[in-house]
Amino acid sequence: MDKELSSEDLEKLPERLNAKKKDFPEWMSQVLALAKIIDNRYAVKSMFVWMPYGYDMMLRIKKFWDEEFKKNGIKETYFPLMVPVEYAEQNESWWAGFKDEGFWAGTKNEQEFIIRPTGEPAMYPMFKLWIRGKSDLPLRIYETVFSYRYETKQTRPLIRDREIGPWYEIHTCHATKEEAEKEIEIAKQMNDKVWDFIGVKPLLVKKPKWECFPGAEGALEYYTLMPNGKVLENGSLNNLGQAYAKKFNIKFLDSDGKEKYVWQTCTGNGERYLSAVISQHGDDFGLVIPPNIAPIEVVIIPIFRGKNSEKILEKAKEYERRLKDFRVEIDNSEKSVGSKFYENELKGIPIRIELGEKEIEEKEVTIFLRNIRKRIKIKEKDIEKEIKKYLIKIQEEMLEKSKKILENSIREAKNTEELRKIFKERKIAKIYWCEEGDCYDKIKALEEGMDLFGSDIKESKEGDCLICKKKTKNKAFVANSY
RNA sequence: GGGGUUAUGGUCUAGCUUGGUACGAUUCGCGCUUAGGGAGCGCGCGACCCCGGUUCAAAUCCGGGUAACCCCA
Repeated sequence: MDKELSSEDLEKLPERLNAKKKDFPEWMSQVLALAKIIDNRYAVKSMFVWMPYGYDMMLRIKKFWDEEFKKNGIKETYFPLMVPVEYAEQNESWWAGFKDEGFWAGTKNEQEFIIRPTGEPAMYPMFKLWIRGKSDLPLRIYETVFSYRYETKQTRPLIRDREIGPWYEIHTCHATKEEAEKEIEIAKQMNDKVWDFIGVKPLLVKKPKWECFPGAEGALEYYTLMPNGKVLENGSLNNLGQAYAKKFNIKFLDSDGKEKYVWQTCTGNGERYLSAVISQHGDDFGLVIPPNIAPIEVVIIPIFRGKNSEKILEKAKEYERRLKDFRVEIDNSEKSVGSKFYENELKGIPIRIELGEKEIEEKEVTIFLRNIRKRIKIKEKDIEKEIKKYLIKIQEEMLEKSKKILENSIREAKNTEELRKIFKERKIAKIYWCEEGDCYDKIKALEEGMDLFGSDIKESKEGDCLICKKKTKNKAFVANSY
């Protein structure tokens, strides 16, 4: 993490990054530092500095979800960072889980607030004030914030942090259960769009009941596959039912004259989107950034020779003007050409234009496509059209690649032997599971680290539970999880 | 929760056994030369985690602290 680009690093870079499959945490740590996504040297454990290059990508993802939520009528808000203990205590099971994992704040002599570990205890007491009658519903808002948890497990940048974010939380309140269910469907559609936008295909599963908030109706959770075969929770869609409404006393007067508790949903995700992009698409040469979120889509490298530098630089500027619809940068620094090549590959810039004497003479443009690491030549006169075409193509190819990664990772297991084998191959096993806790525990006990992390959201043909042989239409996914 | 390892310029390191203020590389800055896959030379900036002890003298030995990393539950 705390390394900069030295020549020794450069020599070993392909080797180090080659560790992507062998030692994914090390690869991730190297690439985050070398490509200047974050700087982890900040002296508070598991809190780091977002560097401009990394934060730019993160904000492009945020901008996309902002627009998506706005289109769907969900309004952006902001709630305070400090949460009074009296708010937090209103939901005792939530409080039991978070009071030890909270950071506390207050005056020098007295700690009186908890720093937001999640949004609920800040938001829901206000919901109680805002909601009186049916006309106040539905309430549909979100905030994009950082949250704070004193994680005791091993922390990893962008995967498990003590300062978590930026992430959004959408919280909604509805008059009926059906409306809340529809809201989950909307949330799912919005999330799927974000995933497409960033070029990653996640796996959406239904969580076992006992892993949802106590009293909730249910939860869906996205998971993404990491190169070491572990799955990472990556965005949850919680149908809270009336569980929280009862704790926070959020009621409305219905048209039948009766007071009723509201039906709530909450969904959220954030920086883990970026960790999925980086880990799935990166390779031995560094990052591969999908054009949609790339801070620079096209880099132009002028290759000078002798006295012709002015002519070439002028041509580079001409290309920059012609490509003004894209995020273009000329790298005119005094580094050697090869060094620039390696650097912009490390940074994952989707397209590089190599511009030298040859290209000018031949009226051709040499472009290098980062995702497949191939050079091709295009006609200079078609440069705008061609660059646009290839950026779209790269974006599509990356999503396609991610879909294949997921497809190739899921294997059916009919018995515990097959399940063990798939687990050891670091793939995701798909099994019949009766949805009972006993069988769940037995499956998790089969191998160290084995986790049944959720069920297929679609029903399957009837089959036998892997453990108890009871008939079921439910299929579950099993893998090592973060 | 239990155990282990480490702490030296921005980064990576040598020195510690045997006490004498720190080797080297790289980054960064300046200059010149270079330029189609990690360029070269010269000059320059820059460090012993913190507190205490032993000693004429501590990066080095001793005690305590702090932090990070790794392994196991």
